[in-house]
Amino acid sequence: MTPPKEKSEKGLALIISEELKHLIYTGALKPGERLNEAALAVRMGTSRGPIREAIRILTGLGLVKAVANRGVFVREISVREMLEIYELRALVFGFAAERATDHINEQHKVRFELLLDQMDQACEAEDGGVYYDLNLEFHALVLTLSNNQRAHETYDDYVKELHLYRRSYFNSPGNMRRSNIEHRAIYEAIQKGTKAKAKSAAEKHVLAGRQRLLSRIDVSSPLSGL
Amino acid sequence: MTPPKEKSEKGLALIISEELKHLIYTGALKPGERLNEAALAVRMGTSRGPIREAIRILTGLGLVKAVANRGVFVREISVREMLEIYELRALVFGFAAERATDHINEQHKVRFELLLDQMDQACEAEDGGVYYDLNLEFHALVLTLSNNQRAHETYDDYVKELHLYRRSYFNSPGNMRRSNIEHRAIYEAIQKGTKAKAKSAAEKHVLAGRQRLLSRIDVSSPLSGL
DNA sequence: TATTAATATAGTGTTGACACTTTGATGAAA
DNA sequence: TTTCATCAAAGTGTCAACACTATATTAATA
Repeated sequence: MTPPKEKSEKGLALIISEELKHLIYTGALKPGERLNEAALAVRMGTSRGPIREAIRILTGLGLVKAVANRGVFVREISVREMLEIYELRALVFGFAAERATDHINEQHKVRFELLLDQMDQACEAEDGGVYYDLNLEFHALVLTLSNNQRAHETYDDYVKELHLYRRSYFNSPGNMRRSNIEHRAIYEAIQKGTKAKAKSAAEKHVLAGRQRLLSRIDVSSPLSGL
Repeated sequence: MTPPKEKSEKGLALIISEELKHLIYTGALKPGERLNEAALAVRMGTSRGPIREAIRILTGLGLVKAVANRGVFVREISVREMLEIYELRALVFGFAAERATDHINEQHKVRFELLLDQMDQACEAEDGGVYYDLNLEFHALVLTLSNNQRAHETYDDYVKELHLYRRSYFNSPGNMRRSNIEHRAIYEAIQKGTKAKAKSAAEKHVLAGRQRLLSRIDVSSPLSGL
């Protein structure tokens, strides 16, 4: 009856919800698509009960929208929401970069410099996949150095949520180069301990990323949902 | 089969989850306490199925922590988490105050000034309950003027989450007065359009609130969970 | 008495059945 | 042909029964 001390075994619903998350983030379940309980049940090898519970977890996470008697649908993000989230993401990243100046050490600097060099190489090779992963690591390192775990989680949530916007992770070689120049500016500021510069460079980096995404939308899409 | 256009009826699980939220935020269910499915089922007049689903929603929201085969427990927040959330709350409030300078109009100014006067009166009357509500409205107005809906939601979530920390909403008359002086500084900056000042005043206000809470803890509690 | 094993109990986990709602298909009337 | 009612199909909503696990209680043993 007492609250649990340490261990926390995962229940079936939790496990299934992670599966579903994966299906959504990888695009196997697309925004707007309905989740069929019975179909998922046979796929996961259980009955509908645990499936429904897993889906409710996703509802709480905001990944999915439930409509009574009609089912649950993978969340669709409007342009407005996308823009709002980018603003908050910029805010948190700026916060993290500023705080990172207080916690960076020599070991971290080595790691940063290695990452930046590897990203340059990925630019040369025009390998968007590798760049994407290294980029994630770079950002994660900054967030870790913020020493605010919650900020880190929030940032990751924003990134994931933005994936719901469209299936468009394409990075042109030009964008990758521009992006990594910004990374270097952020790192230099953190490394030197110039807080204000670190903060503004980090904010600008995210906002520039937003702009790169927006420029691709303006010409193609009819601005759905704004 | 198509995604829903407009209306979105609430399912039973959703309704129950709101009930449970209320029970938690009002303290009827205290942090660390276990949620008994059967008991809740009779209380809500349904079977355990919907109750379990409602609880899963709370799991997704992070309000509750599930342990396999043992049950779910109302989340307990550590001092560290509390401090981290306060930092983010300060960040978002600063952001909102800065943005508010772009969207405030005469009507809003009237509303602000009325709120500030009413809070002064509540200070005089030493009425913490009234001050608490007015204070909420003041903050909500700033967040609305940020014109970033997501930021508003995030801020509200932070406030609710901090309620999970301890049952201690007590505001001494001195604290209330200090707090409202800060409110005036924030409003003046927003009204004048001095963005940097609005931002820093708003951040400081939240951080000062954190300090007021901390000073009450240091002397009494054994810093549990840090 | 202290310790450990056996057992009872209270609770969570899972399932299949059935009720209800929505939606799409079929067919009759204008 | 179009419109509207009727009906079938598919899917979600709810429930009660049963299986399983953890905890508390009791009994047995040293």
